Amino acid sequence: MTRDTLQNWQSVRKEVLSRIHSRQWKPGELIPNEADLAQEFGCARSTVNRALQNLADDGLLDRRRKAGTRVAMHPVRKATMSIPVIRNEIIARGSAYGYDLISSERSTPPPHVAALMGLEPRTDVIHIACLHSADDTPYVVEDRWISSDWVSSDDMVNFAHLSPNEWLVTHVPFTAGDIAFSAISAGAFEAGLLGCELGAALFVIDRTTRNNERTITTVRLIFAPGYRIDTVI
Amino acid sequence: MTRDTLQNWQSVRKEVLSRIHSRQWKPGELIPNEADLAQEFGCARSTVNRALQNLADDGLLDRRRKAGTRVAMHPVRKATMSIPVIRNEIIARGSAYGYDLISSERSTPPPHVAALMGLEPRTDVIHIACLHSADDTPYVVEDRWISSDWVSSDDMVNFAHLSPNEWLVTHVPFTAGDIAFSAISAGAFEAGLLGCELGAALFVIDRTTRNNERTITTVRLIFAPGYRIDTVI
DNA sequence: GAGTGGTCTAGACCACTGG
DNA sequence: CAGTGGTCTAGACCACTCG
Repeated sequence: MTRDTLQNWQSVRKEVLSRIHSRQWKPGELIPNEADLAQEFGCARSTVNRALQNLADDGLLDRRRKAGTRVAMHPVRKATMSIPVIRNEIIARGSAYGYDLISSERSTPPPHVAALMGLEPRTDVIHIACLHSADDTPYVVEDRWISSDWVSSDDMVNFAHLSPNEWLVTHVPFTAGDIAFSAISAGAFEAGLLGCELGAALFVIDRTTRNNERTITTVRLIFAPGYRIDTVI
Repeated sequence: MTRDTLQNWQSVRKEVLSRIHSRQWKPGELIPNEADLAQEFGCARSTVNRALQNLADDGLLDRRRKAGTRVAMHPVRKATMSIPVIRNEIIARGSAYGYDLISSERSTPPPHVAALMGLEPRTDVIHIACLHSADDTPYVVEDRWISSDWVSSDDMVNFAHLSPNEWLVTHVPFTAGDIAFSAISAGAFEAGLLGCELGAALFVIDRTTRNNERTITTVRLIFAPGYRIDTVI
């Protein structure tokens, strides 16, 4: 029998993927060019192009003009995780969402925060601490600094009932950001708010977001013990 | 003056992005359809399509047939991080890489590992513990279980000088996997190997990889105190 | 210089789904 | 049902880069 024609880019992708997994095309090996594959599969070159580009995006192929397409040596798989609004994350778990404002003030940030935000010394910013809970159990502490440029005094009032997390997402657009994951031991501040023991291991996310090079906000999210992020590769 | 024509999908993407960031198109708002945008930008519809699909992939647009394209309410930004071989991660930091095999045996895994790997009870698997170090300082403990199907007895010998992390990447192709990030307190095992205090907060990565539904390996990476993952959104 | 991937175009048909 | 995005095609030109 002759090969069925592959008529869409997903099926071309699947076929190429299976040749990689079966080691018919081994890591580092040059695969046929787009025109040849198009002829073999009985489709247009652009269809093959779409499939191969998709696989290259996923890190399974290395492509270069003139050099051709090769199977990646070390399939650099990338884990991608979405960054949801905390309220939605809690609701998605099937829990009731709760929010408490701990403190809210305008003040001069400590040096490491000022540096992180690229502020000149002695610039006032807004500092907010709050607690998100799931079914009345502490879930995560939000410790946030916001540049004054992006929030009016009126907005400050809102934070009594609406978390800055949520307010910022819907009111201030951002263009870029850094994010870091780490682990810390609970100090008195965290232990008190999260209701855990001093020294407990806590998962932490630090995030800084900017709008065209100007820092909007930097936040540290300190999760209750046992928190984990799950994703797929 | 009249608008310049936007001739490639990247410039269309940029223009659309700037309209989102400038709030000319607000979250939740319906934007013009592809045909209209193509006319406005002076390019083919497929060029607009490519740009909008790319933005939708990044979570900035929601697109549905017939319903049209809307600016995403909560720009679900995704953090993507590549998963390097540990040796390369350490070398990339400019440190000298060191490797020590702690233990290597064939045994019946504890129930939670068997469940994770989808094994029947009492199936023997390979269990390996080893330590990766940077400039002779402990960096991460690798605690790994490997299904016997994928590794011969000869291979076992290799692990004295080559980490299973590295060996697997280059010898066993995988098709899918789960990954999880969390924080734990150092127990005696971890504290001893990493040279840290009992109870120290440690960053942990759990990863399970499969080849066509069959589990290859599951590993827990326990990093020395202070470790953090940095990435960009 | 020449071979490869990257992209654009115009036109077409289809799949999905809202009203 | 009709409007929208999803995709395919054939052909074309270009950008890059290896040899």
